[in-house]
Amino acid sequence: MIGEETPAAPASRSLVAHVDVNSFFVSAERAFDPSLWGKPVVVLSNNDGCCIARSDEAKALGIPMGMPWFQARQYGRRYGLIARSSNYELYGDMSARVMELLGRFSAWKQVYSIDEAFLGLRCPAEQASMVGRDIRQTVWRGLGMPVGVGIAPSKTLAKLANRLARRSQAWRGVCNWMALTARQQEALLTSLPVNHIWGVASRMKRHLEQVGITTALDLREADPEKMRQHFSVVLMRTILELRGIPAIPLDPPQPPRQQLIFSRSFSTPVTAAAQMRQVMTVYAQQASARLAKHGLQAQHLSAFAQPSAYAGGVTDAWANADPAKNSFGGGGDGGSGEGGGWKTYGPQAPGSVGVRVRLPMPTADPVLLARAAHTLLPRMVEGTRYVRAGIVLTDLTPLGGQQVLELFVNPHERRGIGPLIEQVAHKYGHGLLGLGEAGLREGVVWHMRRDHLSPHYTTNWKELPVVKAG
DNA sequence: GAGAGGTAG
DNA sequence: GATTCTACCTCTC
Repeated sequence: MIGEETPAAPASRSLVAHVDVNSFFVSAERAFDPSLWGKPVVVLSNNDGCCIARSDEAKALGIPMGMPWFQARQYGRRYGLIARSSNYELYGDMSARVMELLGRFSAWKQVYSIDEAFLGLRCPAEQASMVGRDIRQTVWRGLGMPVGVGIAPSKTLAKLANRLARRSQAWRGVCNWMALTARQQEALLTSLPVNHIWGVASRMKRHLEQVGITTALDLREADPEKMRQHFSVVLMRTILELRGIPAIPLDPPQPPRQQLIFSRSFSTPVTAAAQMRQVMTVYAQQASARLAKHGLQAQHLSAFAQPSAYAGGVTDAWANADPAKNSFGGGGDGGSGEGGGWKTYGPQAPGSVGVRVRLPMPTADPVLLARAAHTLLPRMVEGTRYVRAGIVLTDLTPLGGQQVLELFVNPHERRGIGPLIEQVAHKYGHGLLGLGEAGLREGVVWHMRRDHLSPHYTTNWKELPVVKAG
């Protein structure tokens, strides 16, 4: 099937591989429960509300994305449909593992979503298919999850190729756009409705119909400049991308975030330590949530409080102040004795107080972070009216980057309290559930319904799967 | 700089 | 009885 004609474009340009895990959530569940293979499986949203991921078998039963579980469950009885509550600890961890493996194939990696990444490839177009197969095999052998790979000169075409790879068995999971003849490419683009192109959805489809564009090929042949004027630069880029001209660059590999700041001004000044304690607890939870969202852990926590700024105008100098003009003294009293003080932050309004704490281990756990933040309280000056406070997390490292021995994993982390609070907040709004005095403000404790939860195979030693040999 | 419109996953 | 939800981009005002 592969080209008796010459390839459609020169072989020397750089290529993009788009890799994604098939039915990622389901595949993550299957990786640890092989009994799920070949069966219709769905993963449910928070609170077991509706289906957010479906295996091919479940799709074949006609279960649409987002179908409420109360409707889907009848398939359970009739067709053996299996449901799993979403287990984001597991998915996040599996995702990190996939991305780590993909990183071996290119330093030029853009993690696009929990289950997708773009990789820049610098190899001759003829070799790219082999690389694609290697990627697929590596992830399968390493993690037991199937991935599809699309390879092309642009992101849009790479996504398109990935789609082809998945749709048609003939590709066996890997489609190299450059291995197709120009004629084959045109045939494929003709059969592809324009709204199946990345970045073109139903609205744009309707607009394009009015100017006679219905297929991917129609769009590719449209005049880029005219389309930019009529529609948008986004659409113009898509046209260029369809022509194999990269117009949506790969994000350059980003240096990991150095710090995460959570700070707010108060509506009314805080003077009492008890109140500040509550503020710090809430801020620690917020900061923890943000850390978790970015898959990070912190090694150091700093906490500060500022009194009302009669030293007018200094209040917002916080983030971009000159580190050399540091007005804070030594390290925090709850810290490790590492000293250091406020090296990263600059001049403050007179009366500001701060601490820096080295955490016993890199963590995103709200309980540990709150405990560390509370070391600010003894620093407060009696009678001072504080109008602003915050938490700064530094020395951030990727979550799960290194193995942590069971001895050092604190019990809150094991129970996944951080993610739980986040999920509840997500569902019912922030402030309903919290730690200690940050919680119970409404007098109601909600707990998420997760009746079909799989074990935390990779993030909880107690739930490690057991392999029996022999 | 906020808000609308659009899109992706 | 119930029905994901957020991030991000561009364009406009």
